[in-house]
Amino acid sequence: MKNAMQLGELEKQVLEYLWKVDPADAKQVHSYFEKNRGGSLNTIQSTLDRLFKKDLLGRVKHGHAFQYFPKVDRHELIGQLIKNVTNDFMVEDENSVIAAFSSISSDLDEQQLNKLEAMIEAQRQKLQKNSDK
Amino acid sequence: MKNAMQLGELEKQVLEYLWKVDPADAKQVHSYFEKNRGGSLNTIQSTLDRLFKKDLLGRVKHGHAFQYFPKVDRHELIGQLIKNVTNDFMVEDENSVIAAFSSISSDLDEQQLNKLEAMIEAQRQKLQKNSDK
DNA sequence: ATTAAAAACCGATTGCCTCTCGGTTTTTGG
DNA sequence: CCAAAAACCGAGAGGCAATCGGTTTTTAAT
Repeated sequence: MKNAMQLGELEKQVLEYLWKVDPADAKQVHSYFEKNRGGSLNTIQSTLDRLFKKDLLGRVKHGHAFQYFPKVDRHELIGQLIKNVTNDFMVEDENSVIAAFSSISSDLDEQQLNKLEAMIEAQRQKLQKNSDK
Repeated sequence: MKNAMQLGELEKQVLEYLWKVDPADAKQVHSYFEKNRGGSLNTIQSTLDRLFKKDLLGRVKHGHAFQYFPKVDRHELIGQLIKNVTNDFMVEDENSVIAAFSSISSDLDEQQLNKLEAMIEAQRQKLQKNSDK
């Protein structure tokens, strides 16, 4: 997965689709998008190709066509994108990601805070386990 | 601050500069960037203007020139950028902050987890206070 | 008020990227 | 070997940042 990579609207939608329907070939993807947004098969193919070149999709030939499948899961990708945007604003001795959470935190309600705390605890457990070995 | 806004390289650097030197006019900004990266005063001016139109900078006339100053702080901006990238990949029943966290949690160490927890606690206090009145 | 200088503003160009799709080449199964 | 299917190539349109020359507006000094 490349650094500082942009994703167009169609690319995002195709990724979403492939996270649900995995794997799929160009024809399948096209027929899915055709009804709602139109566009030719070729458009879908070059979009798949762009995602493939960005290393977000893999593909294997299967019969006539390539089967495309995601090479990253949703959270991985989100994480990478977050790092891309935050890294540009990193300065010495500051963890911008953590800092950024503080600006987002004001949107969170009690339930979300609980959830976040549970995840923190889970991550602690993981760290604990790793230090054991 | 607009949604889904892109920031060019120079724009980011100008923002960084203005977070340090606040306020500054185009000439100042230009003389700062001139030694390292070159570029004309006009380039700086249109960059400042772009940031102004994006509502990331404010400005007031002061003598000859506009004084530009940040309208958002670093954390706010980073938070907004994170929301922008995560919102595109939201699914039903998932909160973008939670998704963001789960995607980067594996990079966090004990200390950072502590910081996050403190931040959560602070947010709880705030919620508590608001429900009092 | 006049005017020269300074800055803002305008508009054009370049470069990069996504989206789009027609046309050509390659691959594949019968 | 051949027809069909898919991949591949290339070009055009549209959007946005960066760049900068040239014109208009603003400002301060006389």
